[in-house]
Amino acid sequence: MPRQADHDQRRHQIAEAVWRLAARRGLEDVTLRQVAAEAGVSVRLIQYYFGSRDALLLKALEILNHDAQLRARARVEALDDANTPRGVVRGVLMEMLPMDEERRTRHLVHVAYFVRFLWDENLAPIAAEAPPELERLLADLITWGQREGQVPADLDPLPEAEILLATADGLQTTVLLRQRTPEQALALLDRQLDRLFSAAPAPTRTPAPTPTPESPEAP
Amino acid sequence: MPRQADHDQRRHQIAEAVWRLAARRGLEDVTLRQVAAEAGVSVRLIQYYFGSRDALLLKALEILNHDAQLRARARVEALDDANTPRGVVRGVLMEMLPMDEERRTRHLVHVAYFVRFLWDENLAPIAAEAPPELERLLADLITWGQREGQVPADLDPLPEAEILLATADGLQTTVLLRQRTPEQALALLDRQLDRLFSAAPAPTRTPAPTPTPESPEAP
DNA sequence: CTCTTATTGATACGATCGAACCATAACCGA
DNA sequence: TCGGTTATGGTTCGATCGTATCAATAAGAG
Repeated sequence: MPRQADHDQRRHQIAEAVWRLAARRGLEDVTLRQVAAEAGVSVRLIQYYFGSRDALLLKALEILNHDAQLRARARVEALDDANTPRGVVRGVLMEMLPMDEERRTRHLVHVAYFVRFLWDENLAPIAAEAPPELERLLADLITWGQREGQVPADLDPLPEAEILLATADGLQTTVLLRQRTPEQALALLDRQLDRLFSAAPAPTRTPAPTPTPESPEAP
Repeated sequence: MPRQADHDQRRHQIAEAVWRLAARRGLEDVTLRQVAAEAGVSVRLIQYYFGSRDALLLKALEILNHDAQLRARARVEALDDANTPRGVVRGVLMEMLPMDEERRTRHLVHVAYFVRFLWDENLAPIAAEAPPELERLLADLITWGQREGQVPADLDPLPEAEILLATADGLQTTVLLRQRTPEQALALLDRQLDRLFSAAPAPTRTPAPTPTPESPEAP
């Protein structure tokens, strides 16, 4: 077999160019020529690796999500308080916020694809899979918090998880529009978490929920 | 002066075509020819009324927002419980949810424009004005609720308003993606409102905040 | 009736799009 | 060394884009 290039690396390089263009100007500017220029390759190479433009958009999104999942998992596991329910919940929600350029680009790409999710049947399943997974994950973490006595036992974990996720998603929008800093959004999320993890942080099982008033926090 | 047409009506007709196309397929499909076909007019007419495509996109969005504000105000004022703080807050938040085709289209248009808000300096101010206004409005309503003794007095109205708005916005996303019905989203919002309006609904001033545990609710 | 002008329609032009085709350089097993 | 597969670049083609130009229509004032 003749000279072999690292296909995955090549594909990744081109996919990154797609992300940058989509985040900067929207899908309208993700043309084969622009992607080629941004990635520093020829148009022909993009066709060689991805085929059509539709396939490129699809693959670039798949690579983005795959990448994001790996990085997110690593970040959550590297948290200082990865052994407390609240710490992990906070870490997961922080992945919804554009805390750095990587996450900002990722979310902008998702916004750029958004309308397409609704009519492109190849893209639809990709958009559909993530949220239910995250809801279940958060619900499990809240249940863990209840077992640890940090979350009031009478709360329903799944709806609470759904609300947390929606709140983080809504905060994300404002951060992307630069109407809030990531830190301000995180402070609001912490306030919401204060309400959820309102029971006494007992080291042993304390099934008696003792509601405490939340502490005010500067936005 | 020769025959006169209703300019505003004409502009509105064309703007509606822009909205439908943007909501259906994204800004990529908002071409002059497509808009002309969708509105049932000629390309020349669009140029006559709006000039360039950029001006069309800008004007169509302005008309959308102007329309939306009128309709939203009318809907909120027509509410059954427009005389209670909670009722008005709920009404305002419902405007964030795609409760009908009109609001669904409106929010989809906003999503389609989203990335453009970040680099088109003509569009940026339009996106920037609405959220702070809504936050102040909701904060005032919460303060009203505190005066009525329905909202715990120790809560900070502005951050609470910000969280409510973010939650509604996040729920909106899932409804647009048809991962939730508007009714399910509204049920989650009501759960959040239960937590905020947790004091006794006293007809007279009851400044003593008595925290009560929230009642579970089916999603 | 007619003339003027607001309003609408059809067409043309240069640019750019996605896609396809052809050519060639790089590489490795034989 | 050589043959053939793999990887890359350059160019062309028809379609469609936004925009500009050229006409035609319709209606009210005189």
